[in-house]
Amino acid sequence: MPSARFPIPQGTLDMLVLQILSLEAAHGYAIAQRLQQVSRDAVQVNQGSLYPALHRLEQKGWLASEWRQSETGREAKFYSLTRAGRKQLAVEKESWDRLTTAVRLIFNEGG
Amino acid sequence: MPSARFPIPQGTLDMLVLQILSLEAAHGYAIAQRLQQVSRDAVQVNQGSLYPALHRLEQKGWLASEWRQSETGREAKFYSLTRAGRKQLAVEKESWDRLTTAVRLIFNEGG
DNA sequence: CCTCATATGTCGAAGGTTGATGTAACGAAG
DNA sequence: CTTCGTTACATCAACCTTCGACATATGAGG
Repeated sequence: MPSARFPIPQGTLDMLVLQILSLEAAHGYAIAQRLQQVSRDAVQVNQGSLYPALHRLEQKGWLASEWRQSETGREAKFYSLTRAGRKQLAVEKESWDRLTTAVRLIFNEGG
Repeated sequence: MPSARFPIPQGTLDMLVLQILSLEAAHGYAIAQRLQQVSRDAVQVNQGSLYPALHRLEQKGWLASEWRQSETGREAKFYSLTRAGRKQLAVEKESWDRLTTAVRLIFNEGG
């Protein structure tokens, strides 16, 4: 069983979406599926979080969108990383690395 | 050059506070110092985040508090982990591990 | 005397996540 | 042909946390 889903800490979703889209353009629904699949159900994205996040990221210029046909033949809004988005992904990944390193230090201190 | 301080994702502070207190009781000011020192300035806790967090954790029964003299001779409120707090720390650490594992998977997928 | 470090606390603003709800089209099953 | 599950987008109020500023008070040292 997918064990308990834990809430995604604020801000983390943006980074994950950018990462997913760094491989190839995708529409919202597919992004959610991939996050869930790749993370083995550890990450489960609410639609109420995902779509606002996509709009947010697009408004900041990190994503571009375009209506195209999805694999199933229906219209879907495909998002792709802009150059600025690629830069932002690097920034957020570095922050993430710093945070996880810091947390590791705190947990290792004092055995 | 403590590099840029990044915001602590929601919920992470609680876990870090519990971890710090799992080693020994401490007052708020000392907790903030330790987080900063051990993380090498990567984690910097605002007072406006820390004190509400301590109250929150105490109200949930994960911390107990007691006024004692600090190392400097002044009165300070010392917090210690309760048994429930120890359990909660384990829960939050497991969530954290699952999250970081998931993020790693997402970043490693597709090179 | 004044300033810095210690030590606790509150407050409004800002921001993101949650869970519910709504829309709509398609395919398959009954 | 009707119903159900899946695809696919979107919005909303409630909730919670973090942030940054501000307030208060004591003690040590210049």
